Amino acid sequence: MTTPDRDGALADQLLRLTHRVHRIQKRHLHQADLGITPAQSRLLRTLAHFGGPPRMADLAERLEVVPRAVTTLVDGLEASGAVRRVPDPANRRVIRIELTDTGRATLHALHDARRAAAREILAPLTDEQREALGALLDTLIDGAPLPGC
Amino acid sequence: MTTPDRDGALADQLLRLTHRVHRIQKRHLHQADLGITPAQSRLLRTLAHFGGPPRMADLAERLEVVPRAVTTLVDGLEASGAVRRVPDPANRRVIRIELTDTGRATLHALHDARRAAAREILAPLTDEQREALGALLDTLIDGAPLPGC
DNA sequence: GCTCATTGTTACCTATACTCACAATGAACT
DNA sequence: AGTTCATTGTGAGTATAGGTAACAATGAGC
Repeated sequence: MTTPDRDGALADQLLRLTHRVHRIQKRHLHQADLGITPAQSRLLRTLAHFGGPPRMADLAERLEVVPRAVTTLVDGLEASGAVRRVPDPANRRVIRIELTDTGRATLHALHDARRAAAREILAPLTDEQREALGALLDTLIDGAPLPGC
Repeated sequence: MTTPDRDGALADQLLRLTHRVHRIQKRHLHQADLGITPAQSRLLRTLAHFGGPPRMADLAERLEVVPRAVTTLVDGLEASGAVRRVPDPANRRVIRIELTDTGRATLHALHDARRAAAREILAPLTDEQREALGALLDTLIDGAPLPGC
């Protein structure tokens, strides 16, 4: 074959990049000193992308984790005052998660930290390469099969 | 600005992809049923890329983790019979990690699992896009500042 | 000799996410 | 009505990953 195991090599690179991204994000979050963990940061970002306050189950689906994991994350964020658990009057089983004003401020600070991390990770790339990477990542993420399938 | 916070958006995508890659790899490794965790798999792959048997410290540097983390991973792999701790006669402080025959067989099986995971992750991309992604990842990984700096 | 750096490890802690079991609630059906 | 089943979130426990701090053994420089 002309390209021996191209996909396998890509997997290698992806796994390595995965580790690096995780490390760098963790360090930047720690330096930001907001008392927010990487997973909590992810939940906050996801929260901001919903129109109204989502249910726990909605967050679990969007984050591609099991609902139980969301409970823990919300516990931490609620303790920090970044989010609020609001019971849904229409269905007493569901709890909706609302961003507080504190949470919005935190989100803003996180935004800066995330951009700093991005600059560090993407340092070796030119502007054009970043555009190309962004397009590829769009395709990768949006084109992926839904979590439930 | 024409592209408002392109790097921040890229960070979002990267973090999301990171999570997905981690999930998919974990599932494929579990299905392969080799008794190997994702981090152990990463160590085995790294091991195969060294010329001779590396020291624990070499592995820690290459894996971008603290030496203590390598100890745990090698413990697990040694229990599975995939690697062997070999004392270095030239320096009685160092321990070199050797791949056993069992380990080589495991590595081969892992290779298949990794390729299956890659196919799943990369499904939305065409061949050309995969080539482009591979090139970008090369630049990203090789061009990154060394861990020690 | 003495001092200091290197090497791996023991002990402990945190973060993430998983399974399983369960209580509360709602929905569907008899 | 009631009975059964699905949904929703959570308590309890586990596994994985990685981190810090202290330490014993060893080597290197003086």
